[in-house]
Amino acid sequence: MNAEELSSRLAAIASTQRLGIIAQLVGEPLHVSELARRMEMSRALLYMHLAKLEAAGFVTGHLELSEDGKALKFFTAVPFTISITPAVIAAAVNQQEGKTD
Amino acid sequence: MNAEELSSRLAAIASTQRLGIIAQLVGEPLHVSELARRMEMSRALLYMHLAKLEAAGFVTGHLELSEDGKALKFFTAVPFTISITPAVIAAAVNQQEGKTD
DNA sequence: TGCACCTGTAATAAAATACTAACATATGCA
DNA sequence: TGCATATGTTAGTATTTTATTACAGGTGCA
Repeated sequence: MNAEELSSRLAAIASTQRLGIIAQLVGEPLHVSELARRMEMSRALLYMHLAKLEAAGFVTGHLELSEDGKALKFFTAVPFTISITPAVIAAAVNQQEGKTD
Repeated sequence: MNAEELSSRLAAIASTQRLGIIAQLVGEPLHVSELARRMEMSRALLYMHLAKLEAAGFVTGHLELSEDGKALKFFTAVPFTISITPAVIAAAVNQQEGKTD
C-alpha cells in the first residue's frame, strides 16, 4: 500500500459518524432507511458517508427484495485488518505502488 | 479507546503530507527548518501539520541548542502500533471512555 | 552593521468536507 | 386514490481543513 492509498483508507474511517456506521453494520446488515433511523441522520447525508466507506472497501451494498416486494439496499461491514506503525508508514511513503492487499 | 479518540488519531495521519512527515522523522530527528526543506513546504504550513501530529501523539518536539548556540526545534517520531478491525471499531463506538493505551 | 540562519504566530485566502432541503420515482395496501 | 414505505440525486450552504503571506523576534559572524 502506498501513501495515497493508505491516507485515503484512513480518511474514510477518520470520522465518528462513519465509525458509528461500521459499528452498526458489524454482524447485522441493514438497509439504508433503517440505518438512517438508527444513526439519526438524513438519508442524503448517510449516502455520502456510505459512498466513502464503500469506495474505501469498508462496507458493501446490494439490493434485496423484501417479502412484500419492495427494493431494499442492504449494506454489510467488510472484514479487514489495518495495522499501522511508523515503519509501515515509512514503507508506504517510500514506494510508488503497493500490493492490492 | 473510544470513537472520538480513535477518529481523531486516524484523522491526524489521514494525510499524505503528514504521513510523509512521519516517514522523514523515522529514525532521524530533524529540526523544523530542515524538515521544511525536505518536505518542500513552508514552515508555517509545517507547523500546522506538526501541531496535529503532536496533539495526536505521533511525533514529539523539543528544543536543542546547536554547537554554535542557535535554538533548534527538533521533532522525533513516536513509536506506536494501531490495529483496526470492524470489531475494534464496534468496541470503540460502544463505550464512553477508553484506556489511555 | 548587515547577512544568514533559526523559531514562532496572525491574518487571510482557497479548497475540500459535511450537511440540509427539495425533488423525482417506485411499491404495497387500505 | 391516497398514504406510508422505500431508493436515489441535485443544488445550495455551512463548516473545517489546508495553504499562503507577512510579520516579529533571536543568534552568530564577517
